[in-house]
Amino acid sequence: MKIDQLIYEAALKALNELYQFSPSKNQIQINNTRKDLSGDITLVVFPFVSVSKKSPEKTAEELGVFIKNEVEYIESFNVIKGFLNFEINNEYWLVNLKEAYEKSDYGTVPAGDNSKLVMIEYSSPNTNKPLHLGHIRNNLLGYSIAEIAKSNGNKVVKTNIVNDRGIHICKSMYAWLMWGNGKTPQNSGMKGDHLVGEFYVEFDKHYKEEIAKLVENGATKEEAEENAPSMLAARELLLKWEAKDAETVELWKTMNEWVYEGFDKTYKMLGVDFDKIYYESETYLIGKEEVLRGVSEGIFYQLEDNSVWADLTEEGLDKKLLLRKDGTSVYMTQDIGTAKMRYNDFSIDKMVYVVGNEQNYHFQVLAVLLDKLGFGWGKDLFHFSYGMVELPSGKMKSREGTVVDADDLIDDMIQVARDMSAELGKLESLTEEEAESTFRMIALGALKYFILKVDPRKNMMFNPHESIDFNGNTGPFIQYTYARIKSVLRKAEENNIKIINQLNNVVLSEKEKELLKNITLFPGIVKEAGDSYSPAIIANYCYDLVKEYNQFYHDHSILSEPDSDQKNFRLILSSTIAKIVKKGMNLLGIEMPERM
RNA sequence: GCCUCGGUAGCUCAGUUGGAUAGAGCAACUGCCUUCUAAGCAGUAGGUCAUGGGUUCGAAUCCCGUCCGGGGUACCA
Repeated sequence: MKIDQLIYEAALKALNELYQFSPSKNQIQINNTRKDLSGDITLVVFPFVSVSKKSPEKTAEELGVFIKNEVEYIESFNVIKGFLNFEINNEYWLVNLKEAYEKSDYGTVPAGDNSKLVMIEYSSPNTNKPLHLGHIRNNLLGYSIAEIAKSNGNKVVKTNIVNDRGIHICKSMYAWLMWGNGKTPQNSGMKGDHLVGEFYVEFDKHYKEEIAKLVENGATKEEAEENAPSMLAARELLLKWEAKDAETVELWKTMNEWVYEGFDKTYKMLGVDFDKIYYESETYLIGKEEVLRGVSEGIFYQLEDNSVWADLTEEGLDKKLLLRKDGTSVYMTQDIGTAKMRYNDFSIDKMVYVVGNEQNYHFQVLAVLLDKLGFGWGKDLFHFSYGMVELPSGKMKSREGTVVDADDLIDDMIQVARDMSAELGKLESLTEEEAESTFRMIALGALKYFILKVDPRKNMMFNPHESIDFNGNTGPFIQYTYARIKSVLRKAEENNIKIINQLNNVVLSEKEKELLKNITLFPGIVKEAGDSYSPAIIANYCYDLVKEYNQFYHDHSILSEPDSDQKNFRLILSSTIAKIVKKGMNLLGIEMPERM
């Protein structure tokens, strides 16, 4: 059992017997002791002075004597003001180290028959342009919380809803028809998503020119936007598509295929994947049916112009449009359809949507609407909301071309890893193939760690130059320390030094005890699958652990120590730290190179 | 206007259910390659935790006000 739990129970008993007091759970505060004071675990006694009717020091003293008697792992205690500091004996930390060293699934809970099924939606791209930095944050967060949910004993289905229909793709289609000259990924060598994105930009260029011309001839801005020839043509394509016009559907399919091929490459490079992909073109009609059912059951209402609305003023929200006056569906309608389809396909216990925080209101409304429509799971949906990625130059706006393209960014990072490595003379003993694979791991480690280490809820600043830094609190620093530990273990093996799975006569330094303590604090298990902090907590934990290890062991040569229990202990400690760090980083989707 | 999220070192970020003297990295400066791999280590300097009140033994953390910023706010997704 964990030491804080043991102390908690002893404290409960002590308060009961000494002061006839039964505290509530959060009245007993057990923390780690400040690093510069002696002791390991601290019980805060201020909340009990009113029941002990004694000074904080005296109360702490009495509780200390009692609790020390109860818990065998307590070596001693000291009192500073109202803080009761316990020193835990070495045996406890070593028992924990042994467990962490031996157990292959240390820090995780395997899924079993009673596991909950968690569906996690992430990525959810539009098919009219390539992925950019904002999508990268989404994909990394989605993949990471899926991994964390898995390691917490859940069954996980990763899903992606592809926004494959609508006016945006029609714009690219129209531009390709007009100015494409038959250009394809095959004949141009371009990645499919980039090619389609190019025509989306092309459309916008012509559209803006047409608006300018119309305004010059006396139209208002609104009229011009409505009546520009390009826009009219795109709308017509959308109508044709909805009417299942063969030629239009064929073009739509072809261009979407180009995009999917491109996306697949990017997903693969990022190391993310999906168990089930939904397409909006297959779900929006279901949503429409559900909304119309709502109208007939009196849950929603229809105006004279035929538009359909939900009145959510009782829930403290506004009125929400569900179908336009021309009967076409909106974003919300589609999400209702997608939700229904998913729950038909899987017995989902918990639904998590990884979507940006600009849609907080959308998901608040979606939860209420699903509930009103009689879906029991509606109000329990979890919106994993994350902040925007900002650039030093300002906001990313795809139409203004101020986006950081995902593929370009990854390529750049790999090139920097390559250059750095050559400069430092690293990886020269590896084959070219092995080295390339390592560069990829380092580059993606840097990118992923940079994004995941910050609290997902906050907007983050992405400075391309700083992100490529491999020093300090970065992925490569953690990978580097890992690789060094691996190197020690390899050398130990080469020199025929066997690690004995026993820990006797070990003398612990303060630093080593600190490391042991941290091993027991691995945060890989969280209470909620959708815990919005967890990737960042794990990232910062790995950094702290590795930094402490580096600081201590930099000046201590393990291998040149004489064979002894102490050497054996240090090898076990190093090996365990490597194992835990690897596990933590893998939960972030970061691979760990054996050498670098 | 209303709703909502945020403001911590020059910059990027940590900071556990309220706990003891607020922590890292980057940038700047100073040392260290005979060490397990210098993608490293050690050190110096850098703070009115936006601001004013409140709650209490104790507040960066909880409550209220103000200022600044992001996002949303009925026919974009």
